[in-house]
Amino acid sequence: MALEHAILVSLLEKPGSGYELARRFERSIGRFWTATHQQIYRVLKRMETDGWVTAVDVGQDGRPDKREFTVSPAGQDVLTGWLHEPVQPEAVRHDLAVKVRGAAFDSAAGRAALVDEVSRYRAEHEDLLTRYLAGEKRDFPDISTLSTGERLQHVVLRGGIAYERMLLDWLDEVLIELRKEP
Amino acid sequence: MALEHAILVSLLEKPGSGYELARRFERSIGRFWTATHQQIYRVLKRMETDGWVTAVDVGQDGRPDKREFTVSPAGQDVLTGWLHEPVQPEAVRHDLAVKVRGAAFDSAAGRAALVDEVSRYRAEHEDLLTRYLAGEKRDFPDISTLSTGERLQHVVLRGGIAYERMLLDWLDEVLIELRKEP
DNA sequence: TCATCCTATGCAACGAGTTGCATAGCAAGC
DNA sequence: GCTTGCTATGCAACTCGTTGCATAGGATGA
Repeated sequence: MALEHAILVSLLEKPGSGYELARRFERSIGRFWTATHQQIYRVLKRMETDGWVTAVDVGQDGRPDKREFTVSPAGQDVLTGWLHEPVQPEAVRHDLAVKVRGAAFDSAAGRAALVDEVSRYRAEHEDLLTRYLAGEKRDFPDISTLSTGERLQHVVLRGGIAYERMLLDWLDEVLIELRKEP
Repeated sequence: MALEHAILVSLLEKPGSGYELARRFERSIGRFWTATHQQIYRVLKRMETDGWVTAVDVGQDGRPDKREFTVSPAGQDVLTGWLHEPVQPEAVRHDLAVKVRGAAFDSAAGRAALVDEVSRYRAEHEDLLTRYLAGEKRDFPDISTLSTGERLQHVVLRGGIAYERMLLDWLDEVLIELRKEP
């Protein structure tokens, strides 16, 4: 388990509230680690009692107050300890691949419906790729002037881009197969 | 949730026991849906009481008896119903990407250790790719003579192969970044 | 013969993830 | 004035996933 660690990394990059973290998980971090706001609030509470993070109340005008979290030295130690542990094999839950194999046991009409659904899914990921590329242009306009942290964030984004490109190519293959008459 | 559906697909492709299913999840299906034997036995039990699958005891010589499961018509209906639902966005839990961004907050020695760990991880996935390619050669030697089901299984395997190739290329980029002096 | 490994099934406990709901302040538009 | 929507935090209940353990027959080899 490592939602804690993903939160520590995110807070080290920039301190923030539970709500802000949830936003970051929706956007950039969610590429490689998903979490809902409930999970995040629950884990943050535990991390605070364990002394991994500290919170300060921040008043905002035009908005409700928030509790901004910062990583403590103890939290830093926890993170570096985890960094030195072996990398866990990634957990995969890929709905679509199951459905593609399942399509063999569906009617011709059902397979046609799946073609539509895969096309929709493909369009979604084409959008996502466009957004990643726009984000890359916006956040990393000049690669030669990046700090270490920025270079590492950039290479992770490049991973997301490579994944989406691979996925789109594969979905094209899938569509070809699904459209073939049995 | 859809472990049920992955099991239905696997049993439709070939009836089998809980143990055999666990083996398949370790090997081919685990590429896109992971499950342990405990999960599988628990879900199989529920599926049996719900009438989605039926079991027969099969005596084997030289081995303990097993309970072989087959998909019932009701189970077929459940599967096709699910096939026509929208594809869920895939859940990602990618440890390594978190660590790469976390490396910005580690010492130079810690980053060096991460380089070793990423190299080990890369070697594992190189092995995996080799096994996928061997499996492709073994199971799909002649693409022109495949049935619908086999063609769909093949395109899913091609997805696994494409993923591993993408991953290896990305890991090379990651190693280059991690090796740069800060 | 004894230890070890593989097939085969399963329970129990705990931790993680999901879903639905609740509250509350403020902003914007009808 | 009212609804809608966004920021911000949180509880409760439930399901799913993980880990450790237990049992039991047969195969293999030291």
